[in-house]
Parts: sequence; C-alpha cells; structure tokens
Amino acid sequence: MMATDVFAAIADPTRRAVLDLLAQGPRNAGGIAAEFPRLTQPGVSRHLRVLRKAKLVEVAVRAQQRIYTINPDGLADLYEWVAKYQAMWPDTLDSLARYLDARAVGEKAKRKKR
Amino acid sequence: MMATDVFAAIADPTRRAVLDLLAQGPRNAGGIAAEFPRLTQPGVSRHLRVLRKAKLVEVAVRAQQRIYTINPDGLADLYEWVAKYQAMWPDTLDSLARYLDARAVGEKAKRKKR
DNA sequence: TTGTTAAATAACCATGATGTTATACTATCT
DNA sequence: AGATAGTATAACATCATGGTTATTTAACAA
Repeated sequence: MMATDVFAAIADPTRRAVLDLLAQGPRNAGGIAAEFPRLTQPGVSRHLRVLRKAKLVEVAVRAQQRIYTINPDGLADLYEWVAKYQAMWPDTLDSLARYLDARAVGEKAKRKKR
Repeated sequence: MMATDVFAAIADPTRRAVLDLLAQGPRNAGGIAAEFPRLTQPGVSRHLRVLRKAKLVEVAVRAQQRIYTINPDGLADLYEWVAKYQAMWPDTLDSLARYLDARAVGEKAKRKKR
C-alpha cells in the first residue's frame, strides 16, 4: 500500500534532487549534504527524514555514518499511481466532445422553440 | 518540458481526488465542488486553479460553466519523471552491497596494521 | 577517558499554502 | 433592464513547511 506522504515528499525540489543523486548510487548523509552547499547539514538531514518516512529511501548504519539508498518499492508505488491514469489518456479529447455534445442537446431542449 | 509545479499540485489530497474524478470524465466546476461537501465552492475553485497552472487539467467555457477535463500531456510528463528511475530499480540492493563492500576495504586500509 | 567525527534532533522564525467569508464578474433567463 | 446561475477573485486567519543555529547522541580514535 502506498504511503500517502510520498506525494508531499517529492513536492520539494531539494528532495527530488536527493533522489536524483541516489539514483546514481548510495551515499552517506554527509556526501549528500555536500552536494547542497546552499543548505546546512541539519537542513539536508531533515529532508532525508521526510524521504525516509515516505519510504522513498532506506538507511544502512555504518559506524557513525548513515548510508542512504533509493527504495525501489516506494517509487514503484508512485509509478503505479501515475500509471492508472495512463489507460484513459488517449480518449480524453473525445470524451470532452461527447460531454459537450450531450449537454448541448439538453440545453436546447430546455429552450423555447424558435 | 515539465511544469515544475506539477509536483506541488499533486501533493494535495483534494487535488488528487479531483484528478480521480476527472479521470471518469469531464465535469463542470460546480459538479466537481459538489463532490467535496466539506469544502466551499471558492475552496474547490482555488484547487482547480492550481491544477490549471500545473497543466494537469484544461477548461472549456460553456456559457457560465467551466468544464474541466484531465490534460493527458501533463500527466504524461509526470509519468516520464517517475519512469526514469525505473531503469535502476532492480539492482538497487546490489549496489548497496557493493558500496558497503568498497567502503569496508577503504576503512580497513586506513587503520594501523594489527 | 577525552576528544573528534557523523548525523540527528530541538527550538525558533519566516513564508507559503489552505480554508473561510464576502464580493465581483459574466452569461443567460424573464 | 433586472434577476439569477455559475464561477472566479479578494482579503484574511491559521497551520504547515523549510530554513537556520545550537545542542545531543553515538561511534571511533588517541
């Protein structure tokens, strides 16, 4: 089942950048923070916490270091969410046409005859 | 190119519910608002504005009504964003193993010999 | 031990988002 | 024209988020 806060997690550009980083391979927290010179270490750490809670990343403890990896499952869930819309993508325009058409008939029926 | 605020747009549960609604077919603003009895009309209207700006929905004007439809393109962009991670999903665990292994070697090298 | 490194948490502030009520806008009906 | 229906915008309150500095925790190293 999908963690509902996955959406909130990827809403932030910094966190998306972290995911991009981790897509290249695992990194420890410090290594991640180093890629964001405009943020402080605690700032990055908090972003990592959000990603953790959303199950988008996982942590392995190695001495004092925390090594982060992308969590495939979390992303797969997100993928499915988007995919469910894909099915009806092709015929959206058609359905609008039908909708407008149906309404048009209804409206005309309500008018006095000319 | 992807509107960066697509992520912010889908971060809100109400807006995701609106997308779910529109996935079933077009609706006018009032019809959408009616599905959210706990929100006021202006509240829903503002959510619709966010979805509009994110290009996730489109509007057709019909007399006083605004008829909303899902915008396939906006969702397709999102789909692609998620998909780019899909490639490396299978081997994430392996890469963590490799990372830990490599580090272990490095650390040992730094220690004084026993 | 004592000091140092790595990272997380606490406390706080500023800003932005969400929801509300009140109002404005625009097209249609009478 | 005046009233009404449908929807958007304005203005405002409240709460959540993202950032900061200071502090804490935990594991090594000397």
